[in-house]
Formats: sequence, structure tokens, C-alpha cells
Amino acid sequence: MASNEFQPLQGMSDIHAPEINLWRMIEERARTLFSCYGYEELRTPVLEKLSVFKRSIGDTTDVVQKEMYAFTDRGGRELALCPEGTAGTIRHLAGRGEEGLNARVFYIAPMFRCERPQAGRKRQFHQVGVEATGEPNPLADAECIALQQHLLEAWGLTGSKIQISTRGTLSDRQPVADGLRKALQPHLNELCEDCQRRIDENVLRVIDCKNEGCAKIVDRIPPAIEFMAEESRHYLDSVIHALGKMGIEVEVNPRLVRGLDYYVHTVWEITHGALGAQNAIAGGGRYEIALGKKAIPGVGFAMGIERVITSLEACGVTAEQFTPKGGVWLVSLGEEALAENMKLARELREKGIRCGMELGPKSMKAQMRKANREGAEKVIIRGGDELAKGTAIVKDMEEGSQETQNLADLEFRYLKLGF
RNA sequence: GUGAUUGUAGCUCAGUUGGUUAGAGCGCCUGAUUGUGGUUCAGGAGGCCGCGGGUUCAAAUCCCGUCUUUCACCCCA
Repeated sequence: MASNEFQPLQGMSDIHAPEINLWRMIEERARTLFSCYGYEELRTPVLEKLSVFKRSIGDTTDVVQKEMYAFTDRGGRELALCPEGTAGTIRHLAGRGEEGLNARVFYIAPMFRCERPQAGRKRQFHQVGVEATGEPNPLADAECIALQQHLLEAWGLTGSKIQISTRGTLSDRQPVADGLRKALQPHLNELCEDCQRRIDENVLRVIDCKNEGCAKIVDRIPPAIEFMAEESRHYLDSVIHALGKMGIEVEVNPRLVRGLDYYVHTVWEITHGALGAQNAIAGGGRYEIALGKKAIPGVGFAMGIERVITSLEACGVTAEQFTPKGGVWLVSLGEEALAENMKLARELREKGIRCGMELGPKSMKAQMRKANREGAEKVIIRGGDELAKGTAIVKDMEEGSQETQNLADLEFRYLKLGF
């Protein structure tokens, strides 16, 4: 730690024990649940053509313009490390023709964004996400949110909040932008510096500005949804209605803005109070991604694993709870016992019993200490006497009691141990 | 990219106005009669004081640079 010779790059970290056990729990439960909802796993390369992200996330978004690890490779190709999962997933599905237009896939993968690190923001971070393609249907959106909510439950996460809104259709965009600009115009010089710039570049960003002054003005003007077509508003209502049927509560937040270009209709965000300024553990929405002549419609979400972990820890869910422990520890006295225990260890492990032993000549005291540290439930001790008699001492570490047993007895080895 | 902030044993941290061999707690190792853990006691190992340069008789301590940590802006998961 002292020297940064051994440190990973800025904003990146090695994930190791004990935290890794929490990661494994998160991934395992996600895979199980996704399977219940009929999703198949998809693993796309972390490196893609730059154009894959430009065309789907949007050429002018911050993610593409200033956050990507983009570079030219030796062959002069423009490439980028994936900053999110949807673009690559849709690139893959588009290549599958008809099949890709009605698919359900999930991914658990590292993402890369070259930003200044901060609470809940790493340069390499990890997302678990899903994408379901198919004709726009509010029920698909509702099911997607339900799945996400289900997943949080499976992880043991409480205290999160779902906020939902709509971006309307592609044809709603111009009227919304015009409407908002017009409504904001009279207050132009009351807005913060950033918003004065944003009003032309990206009006929607004014809507979710954190500046108090801006927020007050935004509260006074009509919400973006007012400028949308009737059917767009109806779409959102249908989603909320379907969620209500499933007993899922969401908060409609007209000020919720999702930045990526591909979103249409329903957008949502899940936040958690344990997080810092970056308080969203997940985001999702319906999208339409144009690839060539085709536009692929779909709905999906992405959750930041690091942020989920921060939230879980606040809920009292810790890595320690998922750290493997228990099992058997073999204590060997003498070289011959060591060799015999290697054989026994193999047999136990074949039965799926967690089993460990010291491989070097250590004192019995040291071996017992280690057994205790490793959290072994039973210790099997063998030395010269036991080898000669074909027995072993089996000690229960919790009770402290021990007895000599006949090793030749298979029942003793695999059943009486109680594992 | 902007503005703050951090860096001393495996971990958490002390280290006075620059001044001999840089400390503590936890952890680790070894013992406390021959082959028995958790408690206790005794002993021990372990430090490019982030890195590079400068000031000084003397730098962990002051100055500059650099990397890194943490946090906020921005953006997003």
C-alpha cells in the first residue's frame, strides 16, 4: 500500500476477500432471478468500435464526448471500452435478425468511464443489467421495473426508492424542447450559469439542475410531460397502473431526466439514501436504437454493483455473512501423517466437504490455531499412534470434545461428521 | 476537466517549535515441560514515513513537482 507501484490505476480497484464474497452473492442471486424471468446471459466484448457507442448513446452526450476510454489501435481503428451495456447488447441483438427483435438478455460486466473518481464513482465499475427487445408495450416496462425491484429484494436491500417519468416519443422531443425553452425564457437571467448554457444545448438538463434557484423556477413552469402527445402521457399511466396491480409503488418525478439519447417513453431511477452525491443505484428505461434502417425497440435497466454494495452495507448486509467457513481441518503430526492427510483431504473434498490443512511441518499448537482461525467445525488429528492403529481423533471445535474413531469406517468419514 | 483533501508496519492510527536507533493498538510468529484452538502472560518479526527534486549541519516533519486516496462540481449506475 505504501508504494503505488502495486496500486491499480486511478479509480480502479482490485476486488478481493472478504468483499468478493458479497459480489458473488449479488451475481449468483441475480443469475438465478433472471433465469426465473426468462433472461439468458450475454457476454459482449469490453472493447467495441467507437461508432457502436456514438450512434446509440448519442454523439453529443457527456458519456461519449468526455467520459469514454476511446483510442485508436495499431490498425488505425477507432475503439472504446464500453461505458455502459446497452449499446453493445443491441449491437449483438441487431446481428441476430428477427431473433434479436424479441429477446431477453442480461449481463454482468465491467464498464469504463474516465471521470474523476468520487463516492459511488469508479473508472472501472460494474453493472448488472437486462435488455428486453420487442414492440413498445407498457407491460414490458412494468415487468422490467418489477424484476428490478424483485432483485433488490433478493439481495436484501431495503430503503430504496423508485422514481419514474417519461421522455415521450421521438416526435415529442422538439415540442418539449420548444415548450420548455419558451417557458424558461422569461426567467433566463435568474438561472445559474450552467443552465443558461444548457437552455440551448440540452434544455432537459435545466429541469434536473440541483441549484436551488433553478429548481424554484422549474417548479413554476409546466412539466415536460405537458408538451407531449396525449398517447405518450397515456403510456406512462399504463405503466404505473400495471405496477400498481403488482403492488409496486413508484414515485412520479417529472424532474427526472435520463441523459442518454436512446431513451423514449418510460424512464426510471432507483435511489438510495446511503449513497453520496451519486445517489442512483440503478437507472432504466425504454429505448429505441436505430441501427441502419432498423430501429430496435427495447426496455432495460442497469444497476451499479459498487453502489448496490454501499447500500447493502447500510442495510447491515455484509461480506462476512457470505464468507465461506466451517468444514474440517486436518492436523498432521509427522511427515507420514501429512501424506496420509493429503489423501484424506482429497476424499473429503470429493464429497464436497470444505477441508483444509497445513502443508508444512508446523507444531500442533500452530495447526490448531489455524483451524480455529479458519472457523473449522471439526478437526481431524492424526499422528504416529493413529496411523499405526488406523484411527483418527475427531475434535468438535465448538464443544471442545473429542473422540477416537476408526478411520476405515466410511460412514464415519462422510456421514457421522455431520456435513 | 474544475475545486478541495489524503498518503507513516498486514490493518487502524500517534509522531510535539525540523534534532540521536520512527511508536501504539489490533493482527502475525514463537514460547509458558514431551501431541490440542479460542482467554491470559512473556518474547519476537515486520517500516524506500507514496515517489522525485530542493532548503538545511540535520527532514516523516519546511518548499516545489508528481502519483495516489477521499469528497464535491459536472455527468451517470
